[in-house]
Amino acid sequence: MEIPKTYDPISTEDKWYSYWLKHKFFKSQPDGREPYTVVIPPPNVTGVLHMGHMLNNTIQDVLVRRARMMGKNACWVPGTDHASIATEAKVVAMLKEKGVNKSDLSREKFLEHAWEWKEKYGGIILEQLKKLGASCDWDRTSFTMDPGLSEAVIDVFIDLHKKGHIYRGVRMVNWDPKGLTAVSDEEVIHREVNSKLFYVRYKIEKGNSIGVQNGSTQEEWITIATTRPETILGDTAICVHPDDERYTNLKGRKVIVPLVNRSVPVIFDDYIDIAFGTGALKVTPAHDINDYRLGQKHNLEVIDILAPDGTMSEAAKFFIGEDRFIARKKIVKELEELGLLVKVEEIKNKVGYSERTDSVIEPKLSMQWFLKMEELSKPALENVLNGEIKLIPDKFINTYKHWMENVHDWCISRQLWWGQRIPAWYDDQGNTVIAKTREEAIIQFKTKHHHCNIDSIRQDEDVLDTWFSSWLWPISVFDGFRNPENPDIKYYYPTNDLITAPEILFFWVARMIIAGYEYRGAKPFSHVYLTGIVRDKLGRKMSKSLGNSPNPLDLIEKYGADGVRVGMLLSSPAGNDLLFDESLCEQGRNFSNKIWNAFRLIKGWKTDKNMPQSLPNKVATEWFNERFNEQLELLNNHYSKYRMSEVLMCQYKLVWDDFCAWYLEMIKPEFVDGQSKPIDQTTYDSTIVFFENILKVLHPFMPFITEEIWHLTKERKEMECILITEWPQVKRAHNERLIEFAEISELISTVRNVRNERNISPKEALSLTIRTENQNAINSWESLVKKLCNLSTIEYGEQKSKNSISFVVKQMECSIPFSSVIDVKAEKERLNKELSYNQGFLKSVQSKLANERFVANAKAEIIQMERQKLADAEAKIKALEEQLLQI
RNA sequence: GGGAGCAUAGCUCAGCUGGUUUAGAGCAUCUGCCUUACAAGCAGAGGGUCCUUGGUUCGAAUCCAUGUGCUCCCA
Repeated sequence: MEIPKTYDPISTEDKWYSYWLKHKFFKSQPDGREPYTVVIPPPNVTGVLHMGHMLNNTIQDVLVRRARMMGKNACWVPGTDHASIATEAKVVAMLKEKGVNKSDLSREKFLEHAWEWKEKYGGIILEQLKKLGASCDWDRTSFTMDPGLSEAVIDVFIDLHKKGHIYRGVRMVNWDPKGLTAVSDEEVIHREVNSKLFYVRYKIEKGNSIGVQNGSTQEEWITIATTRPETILGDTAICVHPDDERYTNLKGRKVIVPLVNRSVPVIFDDYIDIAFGTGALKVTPAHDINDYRLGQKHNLEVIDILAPDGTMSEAAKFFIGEDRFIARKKIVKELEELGLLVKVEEIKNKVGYSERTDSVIEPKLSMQWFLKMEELSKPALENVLNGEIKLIPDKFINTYKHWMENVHDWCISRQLWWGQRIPAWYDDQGNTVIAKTREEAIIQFKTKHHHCNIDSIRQDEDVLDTWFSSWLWPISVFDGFRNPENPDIKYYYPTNDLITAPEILFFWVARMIIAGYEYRGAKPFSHVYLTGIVRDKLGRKMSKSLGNSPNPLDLIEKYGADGVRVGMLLSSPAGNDLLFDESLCEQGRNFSNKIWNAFRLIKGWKTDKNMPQSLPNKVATEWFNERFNEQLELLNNHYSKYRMSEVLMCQYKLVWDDFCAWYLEMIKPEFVDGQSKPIDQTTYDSTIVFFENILKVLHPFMPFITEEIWHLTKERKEMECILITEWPQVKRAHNERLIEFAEISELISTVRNVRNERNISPKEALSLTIRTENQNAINSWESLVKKLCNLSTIEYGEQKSKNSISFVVKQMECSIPFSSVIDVKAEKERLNKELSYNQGFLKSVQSKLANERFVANAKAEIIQMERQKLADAEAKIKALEEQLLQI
């Protein structure tokens, strides 16, 4: 059988993924085993796979696959959320292309189109996850608007309302003029932008105060500064600081708002920052949260000059129907013409943008539904602080604490159709009831409000925030609301690990914890692993508009899913951003190829059952066995701390350096007369076991190639797949091989270096003389040293030839004789350099030991170690000096 | 404006309870090799003021303080 020289992922990946699916290996049902549960952070149903998903889902798959191999009943629940704003925007755009306006459609008709769209395009992302190798239980795929999950949302709303946590009221909300809906505080992204600060003067009304100064003929003005001059049309006061001496004469005075010529009062409040602008603030209670508070405090009129779509409303009186940014330009021009524009400054300020539509958010007063957070969030805070739920890395605890302690009420209504419709019902008398169905609402109206007119009953037009679905996810995917005692929820909840991005710590994670304690009395998960943000190598966040994000599917095609998975995790410490570079995937692909070639080598060997195992092969297998177990222990430990890149790096070095570069080279049969000699059966069998163990350990990171090779090494039964094999047990033999190897490998490297520095061909055999007091330790490795350094002989004792290169490795004084004349001067230089390094080192140790306070205070084993260092250094110096004399 | 975090090799990062030789890894770089598994490879090498300045300590990359520079979160 001819095995290709390079590994070809394309031909294996689809094959194995469908094989796994066919045999239902990802499927999970409650049973007697310990569960290991992960719910996917549901991607947006309109979304396509991006690099953030790749990182996030690779980590999930690694954890899930390992748990499965550890004998746990692993269940990874996939799904999507309905993303009301994004999806509705997509559907509206699609309809527009067909020449249909949303406003021309009934709610029912629109939803029909939306569902149709969802069935057709929604969930592409889940198909893409399969390419990555995600081992989700696809039979459990959920969608936040599935009937069961939707019912849970409505029930929760009704329940929270009943408990008094939900209220309706007019508040200043974040209005998205493009999405035509309110959004929550968390959906507003504040960005620093270059803005203009306009200084505008308002005329002060004459003579309505006792303290009029400067006579009555002179005009008086007050100058304010604003970044949003169009809101001048909604001004209902000017506010200054009571201590500001510039304005004390304005007590009781009124000013004229430009253009609209409205007379408004000057109010005094210490909220004002005297140093900012002119120290005088125009107050627009309808369009700024702080102005709104001032308005309430000082009883100001509220004039809403903006229509929902961000154009100027009737109330503005000017520029009606024009977009707010056009209106801004026009009003500036007009103010300038009227001589009211004093100056314009360039400034940087923060502007809020909509998370979903990227339009500039307008603070706007409107009637919305809110969830009170203060009471509900208490257990959620407590159980993160006391470690019941662990955040990884734990630096996020601070951020979490800060948010939870300053939590605002959550605006949960959205002025959209795509989502769960709020179960609130109104009659024409202004009465409200909360009910699941119209029938129930009618009953409630009849009992509570006898006089109501049943025909007038209308359901609230708005839907609930998508996060009001997602926060129930770990419970609702197991139907834990409608059937709180069902076997699934009892078995899988609380889930184990949640892997997500820090950006949604508040949006989602905190709220899931809240819901978990409110509805199950228990945490939704034990660990929250927060990934970093994937950036390009210049540190810029990957985004569509920058075009700096590679297409994950192209990467998979180019480097294989395994290669990309390795690339993603090579440098990805929890919570730290990942500077992604395609070369990481290349490294991943090269790693696949390395494994592949190790397989090719082993596969090509012929065994001889009658051949006894040689000593070097015995030593090599003993060493590698010990090495593997040492590293297995180490990487298990990394796993327990969720140090994914360290797990990977540990495996990478285990395979590449220990297994391929050292072990296989040690046992590789000689090649004579165009063919390889056979290998003894014992060594071969051990090697297969080692290789299988390596494949197992690699499987969570590289599921495809490991499955492929697993089936090529041996004839396997149909269900005998690597993904359900047992994770190797640590079995340390506690022999001396690792310690011996540390010395031997250094010896080998040094000999190779001697060869390399002098340009001696690897084909030319050398001989080596070693003087050591511990010859026994080397004895068993002797043949291996000869093999790996290409030595003809190793002799013990004094060096015989003057014409030789000398060096010291640990306690071994070595020399290699040469037939040609060596460069004495260069050799002396080299030895002197090493000598002076060791002398310097010796000095530092000596001064430490000479320090009485060190000897008095340091722990015994530390002092012992220093003494050892001293002895080692002294011996080495002595040997080097002798060698120098001999040259 | 309030809060948090980070700073170690050219790059990305380890360095956990202060002591494991005068600091490690991977990548990149350099040198020599197409050596019958792998050039997507092999062998080897070079590369550091552990951000600054103080302090604690017998001993500091590690603990504390100050400054500087970046990043993030909240308003």
